[in-house]
Amino acid sequence: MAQTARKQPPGRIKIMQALRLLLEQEGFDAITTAEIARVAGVTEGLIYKYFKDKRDLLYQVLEEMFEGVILRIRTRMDRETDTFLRLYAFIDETVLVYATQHVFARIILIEVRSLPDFFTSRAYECVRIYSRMLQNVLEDGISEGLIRKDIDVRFLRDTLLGAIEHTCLWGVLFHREMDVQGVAEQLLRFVSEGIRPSV
Amino acid sequence: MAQTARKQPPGRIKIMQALRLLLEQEGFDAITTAEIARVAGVTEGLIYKYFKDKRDLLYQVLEEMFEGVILRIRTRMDRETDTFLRLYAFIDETVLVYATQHVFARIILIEVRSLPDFFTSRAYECVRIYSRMLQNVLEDGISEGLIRKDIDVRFLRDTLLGAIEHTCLWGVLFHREMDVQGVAEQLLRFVSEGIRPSV
Amino acid sequence: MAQTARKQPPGRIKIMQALRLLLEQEGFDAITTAEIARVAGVTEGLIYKYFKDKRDLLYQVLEEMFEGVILRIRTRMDRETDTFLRLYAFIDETVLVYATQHVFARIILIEVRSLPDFFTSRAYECVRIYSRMLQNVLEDGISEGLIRKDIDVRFLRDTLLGAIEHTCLWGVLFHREMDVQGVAEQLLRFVSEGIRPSV
Amino acid sequence: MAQTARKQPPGRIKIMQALRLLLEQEGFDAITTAEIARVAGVTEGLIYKYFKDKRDLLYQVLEEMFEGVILRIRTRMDRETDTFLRLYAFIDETVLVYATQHVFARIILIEVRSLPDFFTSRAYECVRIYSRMLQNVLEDGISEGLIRKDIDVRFLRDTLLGAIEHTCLWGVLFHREMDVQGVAEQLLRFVSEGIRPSV
DNA sequence: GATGAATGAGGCTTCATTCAT
DNA sequence: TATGAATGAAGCCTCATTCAT
Repeated sequence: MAQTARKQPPGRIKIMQALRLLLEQEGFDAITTAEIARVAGVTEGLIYKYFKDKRDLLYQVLEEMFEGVILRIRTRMDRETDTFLRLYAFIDETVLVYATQHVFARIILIEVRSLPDFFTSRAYECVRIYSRMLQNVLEDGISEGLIRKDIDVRFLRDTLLGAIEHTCLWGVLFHREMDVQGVAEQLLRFVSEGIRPSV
Repeated sequence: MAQTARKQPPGRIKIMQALRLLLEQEGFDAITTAEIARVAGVTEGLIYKYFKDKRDLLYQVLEEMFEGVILRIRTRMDRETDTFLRLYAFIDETVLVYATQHVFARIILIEVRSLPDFFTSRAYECVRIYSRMLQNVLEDGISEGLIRKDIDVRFLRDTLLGAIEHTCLWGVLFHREMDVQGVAEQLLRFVSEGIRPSV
Repeated sequence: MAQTARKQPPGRIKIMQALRLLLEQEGFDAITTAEIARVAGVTEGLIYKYFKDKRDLLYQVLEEMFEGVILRIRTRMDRETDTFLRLYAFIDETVLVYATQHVFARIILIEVRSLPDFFTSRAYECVRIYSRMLQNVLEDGISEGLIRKDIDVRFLRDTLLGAIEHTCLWGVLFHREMDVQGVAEQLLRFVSEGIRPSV
Repeated sequence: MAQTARKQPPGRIKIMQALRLLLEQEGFDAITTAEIARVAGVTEGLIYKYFKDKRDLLYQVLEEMFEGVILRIRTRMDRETDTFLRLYAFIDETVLVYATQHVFARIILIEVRSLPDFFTSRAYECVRIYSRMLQNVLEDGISEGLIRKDIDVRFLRDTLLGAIEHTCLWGVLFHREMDVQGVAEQLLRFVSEGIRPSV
């Protein structure tokens, strides 16, 4: 993540900005390299100086976005000490991100799923870091006795992530407004009532 | 709807069948006219004898599918007289269609949304007919006093359609199996408890 | 080989002729698809209607040439009954081909050697047929007692082919004139004196 | 030849070394300037500080190699005083060079032949010097009465060079091992028996 | 002496579409 | 009713080369 800070050539920055901009208007497939170059104000060839191919560019844009998302979530979680509040923070901030950053949401929830090399890209590392953050909270909850021990923590994590994504997908697909707080609270309640150890 | 009955030239039929077949394997964008012609066993040129362009072909295939769907739902509803059972029939049959006819579901829920001229196509007429069927039931419910009057019936209709689609979208996107009856019952309960006039 | 006779679309023919023409002036790598299309008087796209890619086009041109070459050699050989004369005919005609058909010679002796998929192409089949013709003569010679039995016939065949190619390569590379009869006689003498069974 | 001694900037040296290295693995056409710069550990731009273009770089690398070759041959010849032994030394050392220095051999025997400006490059000067060395020996032989006077010395020289190259080309093209001494002796015998004045 | 950013022409290939027969 | 030939615009990508700093 440190390399984001390094100084980058202007052309590279302009290209990534151009793609980000275009992704707000069309799907990745519909965007051409010529369009990217035109919007960036550079030549098409320059794209291939900085990126292996068009998909690599997408992954790097995605990675940059994801780093921001992770930072946001982490910052938000660090303000809480109580494990359940930290869990809520994770969910709420994630939903907020999906609700406000449509481009990011659409890419991560839809576009990359059909790109086979995504799972070997550096952007996918972010997915793993992100998912690890949730797992850590859940493990804390288990060791504190707040969450029942008889469920595999990774199953719990994946179910939770699935529920969040599921709930947000609709808004993402059709640009619907989402009641962020409502969704987050509902999710937490559902989850917490289902996973607390039975007294 | 009438033209389904009309006798159709064999080439036209083969082309539509070919597209239907291919849609089971790939998204519409990924299918080429060459592929369609090859699978249909005709030449590419013939496609343009019967269809304005590639999208027009999709719309006609979709229309045909949709006519079948509407027929199914109508038949099912006609077996019930009680308004709430008719409503349930509508929901249940729709979910069943989404669960079993993946191609139809994917096209109607996802693919056509990005095609600008869809909403002026004849296939879109089917959407309106379908949506009108639901509206009719709801209006019946209102006039029978089963459904509260203080909600706009079109708002009700759209919310309901949205809820159904929302619930099915996930399974469609990632080829997950769906618990049809469970989903339908849940939906009806949610809906009915939320919309019945307060006693 | 029969398919050469089938009627072919004019565009296809023009494209193959264009490549043949261009190969007389430049190496295959230096020839662009745009050039081919321009010379053929068709659009670039048409090339890919008839050929998988640029290399496939080369292989088909080569195949056609090779079929002519094989026919020539076969015809010439069929005029002789004596095995040694048939061997001489093979060598002499091959040298003659290399000496007169520069394009064919350069492709087969040089260009295709660096193309990895050549050996799985149909053009390579011609190489095998051609090489089989020589092997047959040699086997006849062995069974007639004219050629010693203690040398593996395939080794003999490959050595002989290597000698021919070796001897012709120079002329091919630098467009030198070749003393066809001299070369062929020299080769046959060398070969026959080395391979006749010692009395 | 003097510039070999001159002190050269490190970047220039690294670039030439890089190309030499890469030529061991691929043909000149297949090598990109980006590759050269990467292997040299410099930027692409620097190449154009020291070399007019990519071909100029090749010629300078070739020139340097050729100077080494000429030096080797000259040193070897200077050890002999007898004209025929000097001639043998020239042939033997040349064959040895072709057999051991594949890169040099491939460039000089094949690659440069298709580059039109080679014959006006300084590298071509080396060819002339090298060829002059042979001519000198032959002239010595003639004036000593060892070689018949009735053949034009330049024709003799070119035939001889052609024979050597011809004999080595095969090994160079297909990376075959060469029996250096055998080849050299054979060549000398063939030549000497053909060119000695008839007694 | 060297870098780093950027260019631009051109490469091969794909694909929906048209039209004469 | 159907074919078969051909188009042309556009797609992604490569590479030698230039120039300000």
